[in-house]
Amino acid sequence: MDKPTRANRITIRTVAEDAGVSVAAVSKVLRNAYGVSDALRENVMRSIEKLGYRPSTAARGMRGRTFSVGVLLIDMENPFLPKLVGGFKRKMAAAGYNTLIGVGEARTHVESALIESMIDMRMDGLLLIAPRLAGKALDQFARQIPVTVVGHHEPDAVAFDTANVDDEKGGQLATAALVQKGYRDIAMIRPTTERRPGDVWHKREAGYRAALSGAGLSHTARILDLSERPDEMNLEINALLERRDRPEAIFCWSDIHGVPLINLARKRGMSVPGDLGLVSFDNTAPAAMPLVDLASIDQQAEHLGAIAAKQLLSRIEGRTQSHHQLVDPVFAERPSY
DNA sequence: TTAGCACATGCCAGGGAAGT
DNA sequence: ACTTCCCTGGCATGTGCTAA
Repeated sequence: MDKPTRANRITIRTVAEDAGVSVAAVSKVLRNAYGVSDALRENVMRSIEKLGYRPSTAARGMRGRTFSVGVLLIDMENPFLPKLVGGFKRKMAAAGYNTLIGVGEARTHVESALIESMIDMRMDGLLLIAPRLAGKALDQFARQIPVTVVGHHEPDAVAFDTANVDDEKGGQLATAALVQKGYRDIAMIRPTTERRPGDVWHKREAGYRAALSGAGLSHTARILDLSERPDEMNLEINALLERRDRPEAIFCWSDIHGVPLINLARKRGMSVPGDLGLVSFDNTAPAAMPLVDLASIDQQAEHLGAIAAKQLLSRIEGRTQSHHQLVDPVFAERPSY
């Protein structure tokens, strides 16, 4: 195959010449625009196929639209992500947009660089999933490109939109279920990452505390921190399970910790729920596996992704008022508590 | 009314010309 | 020699126009 040079590059003009029509006619076919006969459409499509023509994203960008959007993931570990991205992608594809994915590697500078390069590529919008960047930094980017954020609460943000599960309600739901089962000594596990105001576990903790308070158990509230690094995490979980003051039940902020916790407990010969009641968050695929069978709060990830797409599309269409939407969590009932 | 055409437009990179 | 300024090429799109 020839290297694409100026002389042999297939452009809209090449297609027009091949089909024997004007450049504008080809453009209309490409955009499904009004005023094209079936015969002309077929004629143009034949040439497009024959020549293997692809519209230039760069040139489209010049006119204001590239019909591509970027998704920024924090990392590739979280099993909650595929459904979310899937829901988003499907909705965007239906609207004629391509979705390209970048991974932030859980580092701020990598994340910023990715966002910048997505802006440079003249993408039409960005979906940021649980970004490490927050507040002013996000505002700065959102002034340059439409942005929707998922997995990060910032209800006062004006420049961008957010879509989240109601994490507080989720925390409340999980904790209330434990209370209802008769547990009184209920601890919450949260991650030992740096504390940022919009973090989801923050809201989940508020829900946990609200449920305890509603049951008159505020004084029993206990927060346990676990590392997110696998090697450290396992050591810390084992230490927790050996504690003499081990809680009767645990509300775990995420399956990231919930699944290893239930596994390690059973590996030690403990019965869950006999020796320890456990309700987790995210309802990811591992939690639903038969030998894990972990009760978990479902974020309705796919639905959340579709909502985020809808928000982004309307931003791209010019909406300037911000939307901050919360989705109701659903309790995925399983016998782990 | 409809189909199709011509042409201006958008923005950036690269190159030439002019200025320091 | 270097900087600044201006012009042009690159490509797809959308408006306004014409012919049937």
